[in-house]
Amino acid sequence: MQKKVVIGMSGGVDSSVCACLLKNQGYDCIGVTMEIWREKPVEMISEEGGCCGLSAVDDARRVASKLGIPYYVMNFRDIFQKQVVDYFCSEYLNARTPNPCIACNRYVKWEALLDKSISIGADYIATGHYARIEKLDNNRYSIKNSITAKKDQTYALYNLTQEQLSRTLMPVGDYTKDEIRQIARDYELPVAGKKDSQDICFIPDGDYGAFLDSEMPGKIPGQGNFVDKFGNILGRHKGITHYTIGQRKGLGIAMGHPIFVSEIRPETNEVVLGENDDIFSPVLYCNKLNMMAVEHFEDGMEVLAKIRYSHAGEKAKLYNVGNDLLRVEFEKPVRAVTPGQAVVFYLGDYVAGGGTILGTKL
RNA sequence: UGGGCUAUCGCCAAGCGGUAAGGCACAGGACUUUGACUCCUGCAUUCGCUGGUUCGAAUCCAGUUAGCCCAG
Repeated sequence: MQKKVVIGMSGGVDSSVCACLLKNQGYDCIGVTMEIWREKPVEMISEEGGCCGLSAVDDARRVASKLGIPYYVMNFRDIFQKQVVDYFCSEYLNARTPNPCIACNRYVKWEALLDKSISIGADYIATGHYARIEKLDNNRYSIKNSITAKKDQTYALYNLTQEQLSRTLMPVGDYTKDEIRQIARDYELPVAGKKDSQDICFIPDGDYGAFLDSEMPGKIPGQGNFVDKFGNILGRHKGITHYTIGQRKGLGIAMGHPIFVSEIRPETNEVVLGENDDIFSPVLYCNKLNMMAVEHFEDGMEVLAKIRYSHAGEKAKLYNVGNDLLRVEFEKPVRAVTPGQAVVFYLGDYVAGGGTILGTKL
């Protein structure tokens, strides 16, 4: 009996080749494009080893047709609104900086899509990520970056559950980008290399300040003071939702040398500015933990920790300081620990797990 | 009202007779599956104003305006 797999198709090269590979491997394939945003995109957005792609339905449909597999467009707008957009907005109101891609991956691309796929009889879902899922000796699933991938795509996937991983296929992770492109050409898939997707997919113009305002009219905190660490007033800010830890641009304050956001205080509506040296920390606390390669984080466990998607990572030790609460001690101080962002732990090539950053203090 | 000092890009600031440094801010671009960071490029035909001296002045002189300081 053929295993049935639902492929999340964005219309880009990677997910298209993903479908192609699985078809050739003998799976019973179904192509699905997830509609997540309320408006129809004006132009088709494709992916290059990237994320969403608002829909690009036409491209995906053509690929599915070419491959001769069934294709559906499914509506995930409600779950996306709740799990991604609403979360995104409320985090900003709490002076935190969310990572919507991580939430989208876990709750929309995986949880919702997997549920729906199982309900139509599928055994797996598949995506075009350049990453590999492996079952380890301890019977746990973990994920590691494709050796040849220039970019790390594992950071945004750290929050997937064991159940989700056990039912996910990422065939693209066994190839290089060039090989994937070649396969696309060999099979004459009607997708060409397009520009990478970027920015928050549901805020195409990148103006998230205006977006928050339109999502939550009247709820966005107004202007307040920029202060230094001694409390001296340095100027006025546009509202705390416009800032994040470590930010330099857009402050509009000329101190003669670069200054950065070092702290955001929602209770007093203040944004604290400081020197570059002020935003390094040797420690952070995180919660909402997700375990991947390991069942528990042992005290003193040594890992490589990434505190943002583009972070090279820093050696760190983990300590449990409460239920679902971890202290991460870095070998060298890290720059701009930002509440709301994810910290992801690596053991060798594998994702050990991760959590959501609370801050540098409890 | 006397005396002194200072006036150069949004902010700070070089310049001291030879044809406007630099930093910050800002704008645009690159990078980027989030926000940031980082990198690249751009940014005063003009030096408070008006005259004068000079081949030539932001730089010297005179007057004028504004701000600051000290006397009253």
